[in-house]
Amino acid sequence: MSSPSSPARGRPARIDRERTVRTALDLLDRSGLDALTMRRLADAMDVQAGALYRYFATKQDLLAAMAERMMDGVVDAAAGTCGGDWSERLTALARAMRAALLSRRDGARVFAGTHSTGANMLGFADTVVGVMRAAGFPDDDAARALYTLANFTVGHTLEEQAALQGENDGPADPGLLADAVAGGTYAHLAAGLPALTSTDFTRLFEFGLNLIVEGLRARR
Amino acid sequence: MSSPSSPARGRPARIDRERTVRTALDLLDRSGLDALTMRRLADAMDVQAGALYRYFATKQDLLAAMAERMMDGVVDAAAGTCGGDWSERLTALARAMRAALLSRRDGARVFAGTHSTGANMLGFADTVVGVMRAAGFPDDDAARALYTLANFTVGHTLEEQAALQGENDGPADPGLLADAVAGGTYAHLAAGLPALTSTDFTRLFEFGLNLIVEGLRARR
DNA sequence: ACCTGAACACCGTTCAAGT
DNA sequence: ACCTGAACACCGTTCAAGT
Repeated sequence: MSSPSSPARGRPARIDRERTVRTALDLLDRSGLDALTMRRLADAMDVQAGALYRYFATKQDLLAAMAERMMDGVVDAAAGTCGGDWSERLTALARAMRAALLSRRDGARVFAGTHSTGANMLGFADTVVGVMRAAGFPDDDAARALYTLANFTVGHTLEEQAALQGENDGPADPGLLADAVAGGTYAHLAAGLPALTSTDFTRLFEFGLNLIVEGLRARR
Repeated sequence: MSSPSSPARGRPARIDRERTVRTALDLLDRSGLDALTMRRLADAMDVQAGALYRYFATKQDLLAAMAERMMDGVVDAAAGTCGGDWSERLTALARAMRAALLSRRDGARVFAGTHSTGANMLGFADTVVGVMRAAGFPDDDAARALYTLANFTVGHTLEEQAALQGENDGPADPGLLADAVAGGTYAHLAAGLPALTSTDFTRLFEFGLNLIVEGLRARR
């Protein structure tokens, strides 16, 4: 079918999409997204940068394949925790997605910057919409709930991973916010400062996720 | 106070933060984030790229200033639509934030990639938390609701602007999804296809926003 | 068929030196 | 004090040529 593969004619390939994506995800975990360049990835595979373009049309294409692979096993992980009603299953799916993004350095940034239509992504979407439909929601609401859940999860995890990295670069975040708040106005921020600067991101995620699920319950 | 400003000694400055941010936002609207380079921005200001580093420590610093400026007027715009109870005011604030991000090309990407603690950002946060506290929510919930609202809005608008751009690059999105769905599995996606591929992003945003607000109402 | 080598057209950032 | 000029250390991507 495709150019690189099929009846082994000519030289055997030294790299392929599968191994390249694996190596790229390893490099991502070690060095972060900003350090993930086509040249460094090629280096890690003992190949020249240009060789990668026989398997990925662009760097974006590679990043999409990485995002697709990050979603591997998300539906199964959520199914393991299921057994409950629609709201518990939806909650489990969103938690599994956040966990998948968190499991790799800059996972949310990779995911947010790409738009894969691979089997893992479609399988996740199909499962979420399926749970909603089985619960009796109209098809339109099921589709829109998928986007709400996914967009919230990506938005939250983007923030969470940015905060985690900012921590390692020196604790600028709590200090900056506290200083700005201390300096006069922003009475409400001052009151909410403990929760505002909390690093319990799981609790923050659960709060938002619960709002969305309860919003759905009210609509049902 | 700071190095570039104060008693006009030596050469008068040909550029400053204010004009640089304005020019950068213009360039963003014309060419998009990927084309916004320090060199091109310097060109647009008839200056060498290195000169920008007297006003912004890094490109990230410039992007944060751009994000902060994008939030200018958001609280006022929401106040104009206010007059209602806490849920209407929260809704107006979230809508105003989405509108601000949508008003510039790649606005959500600029915003998501930065973490400003400027007056516009803090003012927005303070207003949201203030609305929640005035409605009788505990301080913790008020702070967490701010993050839920902001993270959902950023996540949604990121998706929305990516879809709008994908449209201009050729309508790949509906075709790809439809093809994948047509090919066998994914029965639930097939059922939800109309809503899944809809380009009515305002309706999609309102759906998610309503879920969050109703979730808050249920918790109150 | 698969990969190398080398190039093209760029980047962000720094800093001595000019004015 | 403010900016230029030039460099440093890179980028993503392309493509003729080798094997």
